[in-house]
Amino acid sequence: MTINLKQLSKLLKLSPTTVSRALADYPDVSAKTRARVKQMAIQQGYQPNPVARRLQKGKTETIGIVITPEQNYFSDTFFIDLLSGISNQITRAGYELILGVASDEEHEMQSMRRMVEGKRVDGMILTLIREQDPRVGYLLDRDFPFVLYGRTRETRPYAFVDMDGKQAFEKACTYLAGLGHRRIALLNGEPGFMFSVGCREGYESGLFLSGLELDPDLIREWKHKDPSQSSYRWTLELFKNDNPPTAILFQTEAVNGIFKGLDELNLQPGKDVALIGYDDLEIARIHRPSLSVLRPQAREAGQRVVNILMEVIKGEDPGKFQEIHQVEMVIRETSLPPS
Amino acid sequence: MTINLKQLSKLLKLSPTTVSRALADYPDVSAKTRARVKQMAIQQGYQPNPVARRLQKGKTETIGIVITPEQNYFSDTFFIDLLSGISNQITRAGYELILGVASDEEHEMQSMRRMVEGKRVDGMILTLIREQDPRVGYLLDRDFPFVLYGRTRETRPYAFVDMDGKQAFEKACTYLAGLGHRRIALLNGEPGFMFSVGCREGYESGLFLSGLELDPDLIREWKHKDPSQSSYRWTLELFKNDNPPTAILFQTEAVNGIFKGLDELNLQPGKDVALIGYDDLEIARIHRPSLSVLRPQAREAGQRVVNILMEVIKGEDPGKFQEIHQVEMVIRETSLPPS
DNA sequence: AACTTTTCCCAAAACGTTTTGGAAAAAGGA
DNA sequence: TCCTTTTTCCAAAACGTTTTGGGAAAAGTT
Repeated sequence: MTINLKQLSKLLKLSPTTVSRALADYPDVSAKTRARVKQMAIQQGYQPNPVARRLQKGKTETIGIVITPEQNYFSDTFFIDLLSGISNQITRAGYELILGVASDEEHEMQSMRRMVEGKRVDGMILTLIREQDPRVGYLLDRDFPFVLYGRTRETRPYAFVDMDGKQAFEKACTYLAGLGHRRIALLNGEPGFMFSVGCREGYESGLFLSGLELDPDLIREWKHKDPSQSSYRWTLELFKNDNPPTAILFQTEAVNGIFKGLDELNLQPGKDVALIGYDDLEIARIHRPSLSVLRPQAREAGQRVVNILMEVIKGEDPGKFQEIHQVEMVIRETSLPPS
Repeated sequence: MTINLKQLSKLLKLSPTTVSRALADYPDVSAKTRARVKQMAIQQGYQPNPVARRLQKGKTETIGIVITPEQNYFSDTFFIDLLSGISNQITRAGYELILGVASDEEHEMQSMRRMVEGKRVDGMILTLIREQDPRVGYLLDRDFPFVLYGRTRETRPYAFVDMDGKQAFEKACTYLAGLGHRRIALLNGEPGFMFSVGCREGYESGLFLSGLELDPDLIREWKHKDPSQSSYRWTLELFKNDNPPTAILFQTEAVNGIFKGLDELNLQPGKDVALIGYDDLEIARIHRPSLSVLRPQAREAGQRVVNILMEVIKGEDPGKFQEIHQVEMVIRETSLPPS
């Protein structure tokens, strides 16, 4: 069925060497035979056996990624968009993406070690980075190529692509303050994850720039998956306050709980309480009133991660590749001045 | 850093052949040297280069899967659970899982062809099967090993693992009828996907077994991603009916829209309208009132898919492997008799 | 014409395994 | 003791590429 190099070269009455070099556009094969070879290769549907080429090249042409169900990875389009950008760019480079699914932090490490120590990949992509992330130290220690989507606390240089969550929340916060809001609440993710840290920093900085006091009563942060927590309950709690918020910043995935809570309190989203979410999920557009959001460009980020990883694999200094992408603010119907 | 077979054999003063065979537990190497070899291998951290072994064995030891973002069916934990079962079982077999992310049906096929024709995988796993699914015919035509999670219209034998969606919906429907419900609605997915077809069949069969008439006014099916459709609107529509439903069957992902619709109509879920969803998503447990659901065992299904695929790759007849898994019904707070 | 350079091609080696087909050494049988 | 069988090991081939290191023929140069 599938033809290999030797058979193809026999068909062309050429050596395998010449055929290989013709297909790889080496200058030491004449234009005429190169054309002849290429035509025959197409006609015969020849594709070099990737396993053989990998052995010879000493590369796996493979990138690894490990995901965990911890975070509702597929619930929103964000992660799948990121993955889509990664996958497409990897394919374009002729590489493969191998996937590990780990049930917890320990298996996450185990899955990565299998890829790295088993010589199964040329590089790793890490997502959902924690403030203290043992994966980063592990890879740095053995000088193995990798790129983070996100950042971590680590003094040695490493490559990353990250969203400027801090700047985004700062922008959203000052925007709301500019509209006249004085009581702005934050419903944040788990502070162990770096993206939550950025959100919090941006929020605090936004308050400061707007001359507002930080009130701990207006902040809720997810703690080690305590199931009793929910954006719904947090919303109810916030408005038990003597001096309740007139605006809330949050991760868009929390939107349903917030809407439900507001509904129960007979508060109209957008009108009585301004809302801005982080991530432009489908629900944000569909909802009435539609949700104002901060919109990170996931696909583009995924593509950048791959391009950078290819450079690092080539031997470029990872420290050169540290990208922080701006996050767009999309004003829809839930970001009005206080009534 | 990493040692290879030749170096290891030199260390042991043995031939590479013997070392290789010792590690593979061939009987023609003495127990003593086998033990010596294994100990040294562990001490030196030797792991056979997977690329080299693949070339020699003529197998990629790799399984492919292609996912598409369009499917909101992949919401929440269900798909990640399936993928988790698949990934773990593949790892246990010493194989890799390579992932393609395609933006639409055409790229889905393209990504699969690259894997198959590029000799990049030994077998494919297909999910989200359509009623007419060109992928199945393609793979059957070239006799390439694959297993479906789901089923399709195809006369030739093929291997699959599927949930008995029909039986599940029949069970839910007769259960509701047994409680006294006479007007049971169905909010269904896109009928082009086989799982929706099963749900519909089960629904109709359940009505029939309970002696109830089928009323087309009580049925809504998603049509080619018309964005104006939503479970929220459908819910409002259903209750404009002169003779509105007292119970609704649906895919759990639609639950938010339904709750919102009911809320707007001042109907209490569970009390005024019974609800049973398909898939035990987190939201179903967390919600108050908690949602009664049909619970497919995604992880187990994923593991079976892989085990079967391994058999098919070995040359077993795919027709022998056709599994339909029962779906458990979990009664929570939203399946009371009509008031 | 004689030498040099350029063009075009190829044989052999290498990548790191596993498998094939013995062969030497040890053990068993008479 | 001599022959047969079993045990234990190994050299060489194979998997399908790409790269290395030429080498012969053609084209320039003087």
